[in-house]
Amino acid sequence: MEDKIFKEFLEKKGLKFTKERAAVLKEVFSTHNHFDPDDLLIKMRKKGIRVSKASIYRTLPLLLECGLVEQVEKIDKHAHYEHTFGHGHHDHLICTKCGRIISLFSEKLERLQEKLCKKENFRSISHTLEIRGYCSKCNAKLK
Amino acid sequence: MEDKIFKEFLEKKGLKFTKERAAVLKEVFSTHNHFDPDDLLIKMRKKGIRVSKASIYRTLPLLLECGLVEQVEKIDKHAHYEHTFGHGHHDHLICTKCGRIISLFSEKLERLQEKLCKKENFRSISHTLEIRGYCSKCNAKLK
DNA sequence: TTTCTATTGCAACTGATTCTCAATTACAAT
DNA sequence: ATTGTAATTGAGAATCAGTTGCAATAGAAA
Ligand SMILES: [Mn+2]
Ligand SMILES: [Mn+2]
Ligand SMILES: [Zn+2]
Ligand SMILES: [Zn+2]
Repeated sequence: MEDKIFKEFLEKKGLKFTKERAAVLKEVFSTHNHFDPDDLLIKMRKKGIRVSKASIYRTLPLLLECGLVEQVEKIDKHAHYEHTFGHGHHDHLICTKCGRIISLFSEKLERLQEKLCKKENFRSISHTLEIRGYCSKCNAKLK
Repeated sequence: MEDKIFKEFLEKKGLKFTKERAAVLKEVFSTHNHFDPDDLLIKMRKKGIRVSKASIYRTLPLLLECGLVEQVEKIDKHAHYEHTFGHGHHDHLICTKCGRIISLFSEKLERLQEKLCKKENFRSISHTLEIRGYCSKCNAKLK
């Protein structure tokens, strides 16, 4: 469970599993969609959960660090995230027309990337692949 | 020549090839390294070229639009660019230790990505692949 | 020349993120 | 239960990249 993972991560760093951090975590895992810090704040406020903007901005890097959350879509001017626990790594197809985001995972692609890194003596830790273009619906409309 | 490309692009849009735009273009093509808008400004100031921050920020999107420049390294909080004319498309290996950036191009990788898009009925226009990790030198030091 | 539109620099502005700081809390040790 | 210590919090100020409004300027076309 993500609570346990986060809790243990915090303990290991001498940090506390406070109710604010718990609340942010819960909210982050309440949807499978991508989100940004402001989304989070607004949704929490709506639910009557009292948490400050600062706490959200302070909690997200912790969630990143312990691997429960990843940063995605560096297209916009602000950061977007998605929780990753319970999902494997995946890449994204981003429709620049309607904003739809399609997840993509290919073992073959991952292996090929790894092979190319080896050739350069590069030890890869993580990667981001974002393919921009038109989704099937938008593409159909354009014709 | 990039001047010609930019000039024709501007004309087509009813815009002018002013000396400021020409100066930004020249500076962008004066190095093969990645840069950010502030780099550009500082370098131009040093050379005594008078141009405003606003003009740089106004010119870069035009260079993007006509394909002479691409945005890279979506890691940092501010945008980074590289000129692409005279180079083909390529991806990046980024050493998170020393900051070294290694260009990578693989026909096979590109084809595979394309194939995966087809499977989703996605018409890809562009993509960014950034692999983060340790370069050979930094990796050696870690042992 | 007159008119028109695009362009410029500057400074003010914006919006996202980070920081500062005083007040609060958790919790381990008395 | 009380205290000491360090972590945490919210509020707002500060920062920083990027954008915008505007008055002055420059050119091209008429
Ligand atoms: Mn991948
Ligand atoms: Mn995703
Ligand atoms: Zn679409
Ligand atoms: Zn390195």
